[in-house]
Amino acid sequence: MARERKFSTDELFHATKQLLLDHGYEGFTFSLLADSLGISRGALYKYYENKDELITNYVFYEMDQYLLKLKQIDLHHGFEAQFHFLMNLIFSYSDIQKLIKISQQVPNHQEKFETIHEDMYQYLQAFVELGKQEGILKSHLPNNLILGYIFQSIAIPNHSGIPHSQWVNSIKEIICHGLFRK
Amino acid sequence: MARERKFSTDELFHATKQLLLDHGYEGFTFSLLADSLGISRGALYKYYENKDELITNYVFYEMDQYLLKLKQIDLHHGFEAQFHFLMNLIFSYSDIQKLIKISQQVPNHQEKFETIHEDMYQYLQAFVELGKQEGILKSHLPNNLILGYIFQSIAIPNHSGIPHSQWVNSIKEIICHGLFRK
DNA sequence: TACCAAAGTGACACTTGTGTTACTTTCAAT
DNA sequence: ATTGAAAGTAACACAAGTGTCACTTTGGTA
Repeated sequence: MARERKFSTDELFHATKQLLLDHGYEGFTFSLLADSLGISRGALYKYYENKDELITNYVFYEMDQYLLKLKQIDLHHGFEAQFHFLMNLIFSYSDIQKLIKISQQVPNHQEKFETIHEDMYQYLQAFVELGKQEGILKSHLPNNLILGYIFQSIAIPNHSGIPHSQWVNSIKEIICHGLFRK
Repeated sequence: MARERKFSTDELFHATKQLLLDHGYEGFTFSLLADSLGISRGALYKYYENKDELITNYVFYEMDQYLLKLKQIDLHHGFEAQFHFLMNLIFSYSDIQKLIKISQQVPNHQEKFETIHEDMYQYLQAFVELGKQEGILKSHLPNNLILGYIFQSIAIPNHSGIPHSQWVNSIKEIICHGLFRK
């Protein structure tokens, strides 16, 4: 081989994540990233042609990890159990949703990202169908609306500082049974 | 006076809106805006010190307009009527929510924006309280969660191209009564 | 231990955005 | 018609990001 690398891919991705979340797509630069890793900017070009390629690679990696976690939904039996697993997963990895939003600003890569997103939704069709078959989910609602609705719930701003577990439980309740009394 | 202006404030704000929605905060530049208005970049500095001041001014203007619309909620009597008015308003002016998100990236103006946002939520407290008093809304849910939940619903992505009215009606139903059958 | 390929550096030329300023243009009031 | 104040322009100096390349450093291998 040759000399040892000053930074691992893990460190690179971790710094990329922080900078993307803090500065957004346009605010993310190789200068910031190099500083954050304690290397020179030029070194980054040894591994990625430009920031778009890096971001694409990184977010694909994150989504792969996420998809792996998601597939553990099959370890749970019955819709109710799967639903609670999914909700906990979404709230545990809320950063991923933000990163996906940010990565959608990368030019000329919309197609790939849409594909992945569709894949994720595709994978969860079985989950929704199970809910409908078990007579738990309202069968006249479009599957993609149901999934979009569930995933969007992570983005509700908790300005009042309500404790996490109470917050999640309230949201679960509203998703299942609505804001209105019976 | 002096010579006639080449562009009205309305035109300026309209172009600002389009560019903000298309390019986001970091991607919005005076160069783009000047081109879009057919004037020189320097002219813009006659009216605003920099893009942050312009964006702040513009978004305040939009939020004022929005708040005026919002206050028409009092023309409707009973919670049910007010709820449907609010939902229709939110879905008619969905751009505003996006603009508010974008404007939150303006540095050193977080305080003001948070203030306005809180004002809006403050104004709608009466609406939520009415729903609770009428026994329609679940009284144990925090008011801010209810409002955040309602406003967030605009952001659910309609990738499948479901017709607008059907989309809105489905979301209303879920918000009120949840995804689950009774 | 000498080599060499990978890792890393830093400077260069380029592009784009910023804020300022001296200048020109326009038009309404005198 | 003159004029002056507001509107607009264009060029300047500056800052920050980009991509490249010749160069140096490093460490395992022959």
